[in-house]
Formats: sequence, C-alpha cells, structure tokens
Amino acid sequence: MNIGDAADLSGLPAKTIRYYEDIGLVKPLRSSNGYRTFRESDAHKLAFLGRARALGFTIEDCRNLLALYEDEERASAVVKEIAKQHLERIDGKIAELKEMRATLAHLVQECAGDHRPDCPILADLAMKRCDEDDRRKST
Amino acid sequence: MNIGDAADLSGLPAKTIRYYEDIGLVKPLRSSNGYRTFRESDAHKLAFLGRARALGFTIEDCRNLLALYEDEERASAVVKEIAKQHLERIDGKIAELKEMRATLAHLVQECAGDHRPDCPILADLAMKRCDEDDRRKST
DNA sequence: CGTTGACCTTCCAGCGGGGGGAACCAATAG
DNA sequence: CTATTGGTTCCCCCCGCTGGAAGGTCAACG
Repeated sequence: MNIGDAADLSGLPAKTIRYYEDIGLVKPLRSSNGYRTFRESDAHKLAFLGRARALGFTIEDCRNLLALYEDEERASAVVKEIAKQHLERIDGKIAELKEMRATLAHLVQECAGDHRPDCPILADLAMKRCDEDDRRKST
Repeated sequence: MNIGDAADLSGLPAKTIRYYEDIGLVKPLRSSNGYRTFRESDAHKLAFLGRARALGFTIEDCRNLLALYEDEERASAVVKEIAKQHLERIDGKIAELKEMRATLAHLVQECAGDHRPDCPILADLAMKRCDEDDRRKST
C-alpha cells in the first residue's frame, strides 16, 4: 500500500510517516516508481508508534518499545521499566504544572480585573527578590 | 553593568539574555567596546521575564505583560485576561497528562515485569483499532 | 611588556517532533 | 488530452533556548 493508505490506517499524517522513515523507525519498501510501499506489518508498526506517542513516549522510547515488541524473547520487566520511567516524567510534569497553576490561580483571584491599573499579577512578577520580607509576610 | 552581572541579578543565563535582546524583549545600551550595558531597569525587566517564564507564560505573553507593566495606565482586566487564558492552557495540559498517566499507570500495574515476554503494555500499544470488541470488553 | 584567564562579542548549528509549501513525477478519470 | 489526485524530494519554519567556534577586551600578575 502507498503512504496515503498507511496514513489512513495508522492515523498518522503522511509527513510524519516520512519523518519516521527518515529516522529509521519504519522501513517501507520502494516500488519501481519510487513510491514507498507499506506492508501490513509496517502499517501496524505505525499505528503502534501513534499510540505510543499519544501516551507521551519520546521517539527514543518508541524506538526501544518497537524493538521490544519485535523481540519475541523480551522480558516484560524491560518494557515495564521504560513505562515506569515515563510515568515518573509525567508525574514530574504534572507536579510542575500544578505548582504553576496554584501560583497563577492565586494571583488571578487576587486581581480585581477592572479598569484600574493596580494589579497583583504584575506586582508579583515585578517583585524584587531582595524584598524577601514582603514575601514572607504574604506567604 | 555587563551581561554577567545582569545574569547573576536576574538568574537568567547570559545566552538567554542575548536571545531576549535579539527578539526585542530588552534593549540594553552598548558601551564603546561593544559590550552590552544593562541599567537597573533592564536587570529588573529580565527578572520579571524570568518569573513570567517560570510561570509558563509564552514569550509573546511575556512581551505583552512587560508592555502592560511599563504602561502606568493599563487596566488590570487586560492582565487578568492574559493570566486566565494561560491558566486554561495549563489546565488543558494537566488534563492531558492526567489522562496519559491514568492509562499508563493501569498498564504498568497489569504488567508482571518479570523475565517472561508476555506484556500487556506492548499488547495495548499493538492493539489494532479493528479489535473494538476487545476494547469494549476490557473498558 | 607579555601572558594568562575571565569575560565579552558574533555567528551558526541543533534539540524534539514534526508542519508548510515549492517544484516536480506518476497514475487515473473523463 | 487534460485535470485532478496522489506521490516524491527539498528546504525552511515553529519554540525557547543551548552549545560551540572564532575572535575582541580587560584586569592582574610576573
């Protein structure tokens, strides 16, 4: 099948599929007219990649996961380890975002949001770090 | 003051400060030897930018926030609106990450993680979307 | 006076993970 | 025969920096 069909089957844009070939994630054949020719297994791999990417795995994780998938003798422990590390990355990001969110939500709540120029949001951003007393008082 | 001092005061790497000048966020003077010369106000702006970035605001948001900060006649409503939109972006990302996390945590939990090759993580990634029955059963 | 080393300058490349679009061939329908 | 839809390669662009090369400047030391 051609790249368009592979794109439809896998749900990935053709551009992305070409990119994945470029970086060696898939290796479709070529027909005499120069078109990429995807086997069932290639389309299957692409769908695999799409799902792994949707879970936020990096390309390198995907490469490893794909290799493990192909390896009938893998130990599931290896797969689990990759997933666990990714889970930690996700947890880290969530924690980071939540902290931002908390600070920001607090500031938004404090801000009158009217025609007047007084704005605790700007005041906080402008806060000099030598004003530690102020921070201790308000925190 | 030179870029190194500005970097120390603002907490930003010198590279980043040069970049911020490049994109017009700060406009330090130049002394006769070609070195950038930062006023107190420049260092202050850089610190402002650092804190805005730490809250996850985009560079364009920062540009707007900085302009509002400089504008004594701003309406706090405008600032608040920027912050609220950013808050929504953050909430969106958190939701997305939490969904990933839930899926992934479930799979990790299911996986034995031993020497055997059977792995529900890989099985899920490899799951063909035509297997809708299976998904309905397990969901 | 020379030299060392810390600082500064510019420019160019690259990260991840593709997206947009040009310029060009191939296949097919009417 | 032409129009349309596909495919191909190519290179630049996005964000927000970061690293490195090649070179200029300045203060201190001997």
